[in-house]
Amino acid sequence: MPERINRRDNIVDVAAKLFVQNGYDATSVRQIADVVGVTEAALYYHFKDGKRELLEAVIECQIPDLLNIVDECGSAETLQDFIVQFGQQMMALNPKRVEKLRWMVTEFPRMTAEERALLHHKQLAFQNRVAAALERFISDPTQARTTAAAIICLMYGYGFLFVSLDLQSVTDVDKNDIIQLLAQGMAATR
Amino acid sequence: MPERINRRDNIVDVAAKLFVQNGYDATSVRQIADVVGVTEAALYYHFKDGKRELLEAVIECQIPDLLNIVDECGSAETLQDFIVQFGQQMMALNPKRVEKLRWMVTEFPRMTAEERALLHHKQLAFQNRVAAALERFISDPTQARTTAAAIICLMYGYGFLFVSLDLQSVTDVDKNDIIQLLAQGMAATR
DNA sequence: GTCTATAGGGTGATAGAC
DNA sequence: GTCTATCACCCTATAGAC
Repeated sequence: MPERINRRDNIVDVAAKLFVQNGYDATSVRQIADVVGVTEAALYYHFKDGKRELLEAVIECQIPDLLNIVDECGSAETLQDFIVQFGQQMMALNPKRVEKLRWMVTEFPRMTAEERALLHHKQLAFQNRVAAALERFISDPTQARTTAAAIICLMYGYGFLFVSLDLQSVTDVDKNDIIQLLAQGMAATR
Repeated sequence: MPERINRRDNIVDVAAKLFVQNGYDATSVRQIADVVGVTEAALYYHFKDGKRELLEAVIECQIPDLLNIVDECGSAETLQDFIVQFGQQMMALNPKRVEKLRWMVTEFPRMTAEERALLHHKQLAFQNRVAAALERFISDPTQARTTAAAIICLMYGYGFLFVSLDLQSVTDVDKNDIIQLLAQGMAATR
């Protein structure tokens, strides 16, 4: 195996950055090659199926993995505490992560069935992990799953509306207040 | 004024459909002209500034107006009832509406400052209307605003995750359960 | 592995006739 | 208002030399 396996990863990294920043259609193979510092022909050597294969590679490495966020909330001793910690972790997500999520939404219609399945699988795993963590506080598994879904929806909705659409720059609603409200509410239905 | 003011609207309608379906970059002026049934030159007569002006027109008419949803919940007599009704209205939104929202997220980075301001203005108006409706049940205005933001985030998050990303096809979490849970929780913090 | 060169086609946009 | 004709440019992709 060649010493420069890095070149392929290098290309994917650059492509990912440009795809997320400008969109798949607005990014040309030429542009990617220029940033990488090679010619288009070299790029087609690494990705025989061209731009589409490049997109596949980017999609696979761009699907966000949030599982570790759940683990960071292990110290919580009450449901309310857990939701506050979890919510703060989610809302403190690296802006890059939010960008990735936004991009997954924009490119979803272009994905193949397998790519969609991969995305669904990762998202379900995340949801299940959150539900499992909630079972420390919520005995009914179905209710734990519903609660997990509700929390995740709220967090993602906040990300899309307030971060991706930058609503946070024009409203005075405090994100910590939203988390507190949710935590109190979910804890109160127990 | 000419009898065919319709032609301009006609073009915007077609452009909107294609932009939402395939994205701005993946839609060519030629394609729009073909569907409308005119030539590109005719199109440039109506939109002197070309494709970008077309996008402006589409953005303006595509920003969703959800204000009437709030009015439909006037019969609710408790906070819990209101949230259930509101949530069901939101989740029953025409799939076309969800598509529009998805599209706004995808094209946001391409928007000018004025276009973003227009979007923010409409979204804030919606949020304020919901908060105002909530003041029937929540006396503290700040808490009403926070509650409104939380509900809206959850609904939008559901739309993006479960509808736009089609997570609803692979999970058994019931959307009515989510609404019920939220309604109980928000009502319990009173 | 990377290059040069080029094919073949789509793109946004405009000039000028009707 | 709408057309035909045309422009200059950019795109994806490939062949073949090094």
